Amino acid sequence: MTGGLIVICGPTATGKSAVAMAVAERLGSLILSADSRQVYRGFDIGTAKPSLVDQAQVPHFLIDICDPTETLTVAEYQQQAQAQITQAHAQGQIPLLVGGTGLYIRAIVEGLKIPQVSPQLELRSQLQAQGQPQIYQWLQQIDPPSAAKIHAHDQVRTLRALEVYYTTGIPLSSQQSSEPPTYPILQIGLDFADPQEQRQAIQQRTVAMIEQDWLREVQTLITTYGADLPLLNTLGYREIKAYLHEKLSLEQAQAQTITRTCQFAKRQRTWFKMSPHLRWFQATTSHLPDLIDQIWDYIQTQAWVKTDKLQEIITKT
RNA sequence: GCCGGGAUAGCUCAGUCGGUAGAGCAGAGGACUGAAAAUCCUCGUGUCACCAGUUCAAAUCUGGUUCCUGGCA
Repeated sequence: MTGGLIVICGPTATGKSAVAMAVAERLGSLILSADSRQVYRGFDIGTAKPSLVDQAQVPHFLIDICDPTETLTVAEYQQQAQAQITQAHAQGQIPLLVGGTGLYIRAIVEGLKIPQVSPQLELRSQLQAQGQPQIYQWLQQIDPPSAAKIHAHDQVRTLRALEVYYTTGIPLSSQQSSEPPTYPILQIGLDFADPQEQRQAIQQRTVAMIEQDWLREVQTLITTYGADLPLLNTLGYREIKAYLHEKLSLEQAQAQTITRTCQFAKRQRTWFKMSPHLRWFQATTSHLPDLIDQIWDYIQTQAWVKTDKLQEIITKT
């Protein structure tokens, strides 16, 4: 049996990374980050990027792979992740795909076939200048199925659908498909039972980030790339920036970050709830070793999770 | 103590000529195929501070009570 993939996903601050570290160590495997912000260099504290110590302990990939001035797209992420998975398989390993960016995980797990049209900023801004009502109307004429799926106010998706049509002459709706990988996939979701617990975890983590000199990290990003860097609209970074520019007090910035992170967690939950083959585990802040054991036991129920390395460990003990 | 301003949804506040109330934020739910920590959609009954009066009808007018707030002492 070759290959296989273990996915660990769920809302933010549920302990995905800690669980993944433990599982990867026991499996002698590696971690592929599925996080749309950890891919950027310099965005460390606010993205809860695995520490250098953690990265030395277990190999991590798809972290720090691009510059904050660039934009990594889902399709690019997908290509890189698939290449990493292939490579891991060649080495007889079962990689762990870990993160909270639902679309990235779906791109891998369902093998989304994303239309081969790269973003065209000039075209987008030209279209944008026409106004949303106008371009949505064009979409309705060109690609009714897409228009039916996309809300009239959703400019991001309207632009994309038009962009694909104008560059290929084929409607987006007839270019979207998926082809799931042939290797087995085990999907594990982590979530708190009680929303209050989730909130508390987010609160604690936000405070901890600020104690770890998050303000300085944001200041450095502003000095290096300028305050207009689009990525500085990222959750938390936007609020810290507002504080540094004296638009908010530190307490306000912190409170808003917590609120926005809770809102984000809800969106993540909504996304992952729709995943069909996902086995949920209850996140915990106090019984992490128990949780890891539980998950480990579950992983071992899968016949295909028998790497050479694991066999070695089993025979040794 | 005196003179103003205020008290309406968890919070900030609208409410025109009296006809029993509505926005933003928060909250809840949802969507999502090269921007996804982004983007977008749906969901609003609350002793209109309290008591009395005028009126067919009071959040709205009148008087009083309580509490907040600005100014002058």
